[in-house]
Amino acid sequence: METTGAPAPPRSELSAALNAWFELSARELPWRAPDTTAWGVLVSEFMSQQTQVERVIPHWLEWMERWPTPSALAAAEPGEAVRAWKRLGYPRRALWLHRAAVEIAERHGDKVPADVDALLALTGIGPYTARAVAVFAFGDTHPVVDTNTRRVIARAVQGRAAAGMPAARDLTDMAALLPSDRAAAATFNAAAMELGAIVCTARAPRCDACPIANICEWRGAGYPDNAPEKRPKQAAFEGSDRQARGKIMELLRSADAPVAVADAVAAARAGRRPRGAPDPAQPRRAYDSLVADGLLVEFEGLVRLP
DNA sequence: AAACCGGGGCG
DNA sequence: CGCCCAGGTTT
Repeated sequence: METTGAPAPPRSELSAALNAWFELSARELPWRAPDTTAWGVLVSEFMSQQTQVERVIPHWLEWMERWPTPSALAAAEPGEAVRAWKRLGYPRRALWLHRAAVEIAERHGDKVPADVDALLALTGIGPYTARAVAVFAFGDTHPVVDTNTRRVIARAVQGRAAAGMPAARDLTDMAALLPSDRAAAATFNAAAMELGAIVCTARAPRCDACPIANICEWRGAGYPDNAPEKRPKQAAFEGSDRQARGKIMELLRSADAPVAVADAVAAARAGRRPRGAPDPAQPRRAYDSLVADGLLVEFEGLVRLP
């Protein structure tokens, strides 16, 4: 790590300031309540993958009332999980969460495993979610690094405008910042995420409200390299296969009986206004991909949720 | 490493 | 309208 100018403040100063701020300013998310189960934490992490937390809250409350344990969800049809997912997006997550519930019920005695490797073996759980559950549900002391934390580390520690270092580097930097105390480590992981979500935001950081502005390397250096991180430009949603898939899923979620395959394929065309010439193969392609994903089950010319 | 996977909110 | 979001899986 290159260090120029005055020596950086001790790590403990950063974590102490962030944790103190978190205790005062953290959002009161329902899964942060003291009585939340490990299952509740896991569900919140699944729902929060690429979806803003505020939009997750009502879905989480409904989900936990209906399926308070992994075995409760495992006993339901997968399609019911997809239906309850509503418009959260990425419906594969609903399917994967159901599969994870089955795996927990069958292999782990209906108890969410605390071990990172066991968590990684569950469907739909990757490096981030495994660490998040281990830390927030079981008080483990691993670094939890999501997109918010990466940005906070990039700015406060690395003096960069945006995350751009390899993810392993951010993990190492976060590990070096973690307090040794178990509870403080979990709080710090949550605090770094929280800061990135509501203060140290990507678009317009609110440095006037930041508890570590005085020790932020990026601010101290005069906000250099203030350019967005290079990321592959996501294709337009309007007219995309993703939108076509969404239309089909919307039809199937609202249907209380199987629908004709032809109607499902036709749904992909509804309400679409592509800029150029429409792709005549898109509706069928979207439908087939949903079947391949296991989100649709076809039988006798009809189709239904799994 | 890159592509793919929804949908909504915000500047 | 462009960018971003408590990522993960597949190729």
